[in-house]
Amino acid sequence: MGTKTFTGEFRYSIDSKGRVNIPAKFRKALPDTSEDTFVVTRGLDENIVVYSLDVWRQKEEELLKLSSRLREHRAFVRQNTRFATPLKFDSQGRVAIPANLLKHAGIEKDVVIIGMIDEIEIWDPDVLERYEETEFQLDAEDIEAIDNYNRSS
Amino acid sequence: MGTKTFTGEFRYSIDSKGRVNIPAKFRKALPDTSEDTFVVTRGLDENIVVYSLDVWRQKEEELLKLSSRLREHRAFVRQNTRFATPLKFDSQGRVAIPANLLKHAGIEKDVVIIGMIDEIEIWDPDVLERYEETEFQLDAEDIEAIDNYNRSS
DNA sequence: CTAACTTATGGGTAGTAGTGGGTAATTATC
DNA sequence: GATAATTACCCACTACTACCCATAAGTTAG
Repeated sequence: MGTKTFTGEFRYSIDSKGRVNIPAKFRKALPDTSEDTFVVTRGLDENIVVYSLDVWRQKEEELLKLSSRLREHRAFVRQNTRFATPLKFDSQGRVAIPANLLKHAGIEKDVVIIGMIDEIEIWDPDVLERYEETEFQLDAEDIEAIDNYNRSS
Repeated sequence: MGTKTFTGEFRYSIDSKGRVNIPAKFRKALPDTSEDTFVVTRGLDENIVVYSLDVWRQKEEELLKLSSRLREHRAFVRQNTRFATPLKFDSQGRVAIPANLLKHAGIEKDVVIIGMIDEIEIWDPDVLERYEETEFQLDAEDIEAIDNYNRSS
């Protein structure tokens, strides 16, 4: 069957009860082991990042390997787990995103949902547009660096 | 027997339901592992680019190697997946191309489909003609540069 | 030359996706 | 412990998409 990865862009809006639809395509790409559950958290950009429960479990394992005795490690773990919330979608495929995450992403009503292969991003349309004009611009040098990074792994 | 590459040019039009025919020749060139599926996305020019599912999967693997902690890497992944949509052709060999891609390529009704060896381009006839008159012109210097590029790999 | 097949195109219809809202259950507040 | 607020679960409507069947034109084979 189709791909098990997240691709493409979708536009929805949050309803009066604070629910957002997850694209049917993304729901179908969820493995059974994720039990209809996504984990949402703060993105490093001004957005919300969503993982399948499976991918999140992997991330947890990585974090467990760190030392709780090192201050930097504790800070890193804290940063990554603090805002992480597992959300099961309802029978219509919607989730209720915590208010603090919406605020962090500057989301009021409309959202743009972007598939990023193994994770998903949720943006406010205006914020996204602003980023497009600035942060997203990659010059030839950036592309080359990415190329090299890939080759060396 | 036939090659497994995409070559040649075809002209079709989009029907009232937004469907475009994929040339039978291209469908036959799809390996079984692609499961009757093409992946369409934005081209760097004002056009639509189409990959076989197999080629797209390779691209996804490259993208997965990148680090989600680096801003440039995220931007690169976003750029590449945002508009990518897998499309399975129906029993008549047609696909429904997302509206945002049609808009990006300036396509309203008629299309020109061009085989590019391992990928396919879809153009609006008028846009293509405009490009031919300007962007596509190669002088002797360009050809020489291409020659050298090839020799060095 | 005709028949069988393939290709391109048109359209009907059932099921699904997205959206809205009602109500019961759970949690929080006083 | 009673009441308010929030969340979870359910049902309903509309538009659209996926899937199916049909036809005409073009191609190949006998």
